[in-house]
Amino acid sequence: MLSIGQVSRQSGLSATTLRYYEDAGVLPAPARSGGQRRYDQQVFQQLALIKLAQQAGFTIAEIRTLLHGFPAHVSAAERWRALANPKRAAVQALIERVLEMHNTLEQISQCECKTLDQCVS
Amino acid sequence: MLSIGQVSRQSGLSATTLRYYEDAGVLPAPARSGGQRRYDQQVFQQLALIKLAQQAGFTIAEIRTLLHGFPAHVSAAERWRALANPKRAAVQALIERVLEMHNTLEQISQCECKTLDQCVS
DNA sequence: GTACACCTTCGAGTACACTGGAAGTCAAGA
DNA sequence: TCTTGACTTCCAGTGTACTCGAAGGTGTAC
Repeated sequence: MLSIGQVSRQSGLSATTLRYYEDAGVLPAPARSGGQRRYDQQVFQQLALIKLAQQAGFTIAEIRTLLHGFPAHVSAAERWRALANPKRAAVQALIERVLEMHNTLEQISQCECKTLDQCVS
Repeated sequence: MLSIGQVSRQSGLSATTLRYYEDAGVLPAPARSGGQRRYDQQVFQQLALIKLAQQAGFTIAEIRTLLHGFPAHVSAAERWRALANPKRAAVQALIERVLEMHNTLEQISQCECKTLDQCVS
């Protein structure tokens, strides 16, 4: 059984973050010994799942839905797809937004104006 | 001379936002008549500049620097480039991050796992 | 027994760009 | 005179994922 400090060192996440995940309902509350948290090895799998979902752009609230927002019989595959479909559109919009930033930035870098007012007129 | 409400309607920005821009130092404080703001047509140019900079990914604080953070003799072109160069790296990182989201999302959508634990092991 | 590392909870703070509400001012029209 | 609408300032709140500090409890080695 691991203390929060040991999990923190092995996972690279701060102890505060682990407590936050628990509060936020994305990391199950572990056993306690004398008031202190005791984790088993499974915690690393749970953290890996959180990380994967975050990499895909899901918020903590969405990860909570993924874990607890479906009837028990719904499979992981179905859960993922239910959340991934709307998220795909959001990410697509984000991609366009970021590419626009990139283009605007290039355009701006080629500015030869003396004063800022001239740039927009 | 235009009231804040008129500028709001013509620009599509809320009056609150215009006051916020003024507080934040990116929109010059206009003349006053009986305590109320009176803008001239130039305000639309100034707002267009703010919008352009925001499109490029600059924060309000960076726009303030763009406007007031350089000695007066520094040209617009030099100002843009001074800010654009570091921002380009940030936007590049953002692009990579968003593309990673896209890829992870695709990967996740093809998951066939029954339980979430299986997805990461 | 005492020193020390490690743990606990709770509440507040961070960055960002607004947004909303309360309470008051002001001028024009019925 | 009264109402209406637009304006003013100031302060607090929004969402997101943490992060920090204070004050106190726990556990083990010496």
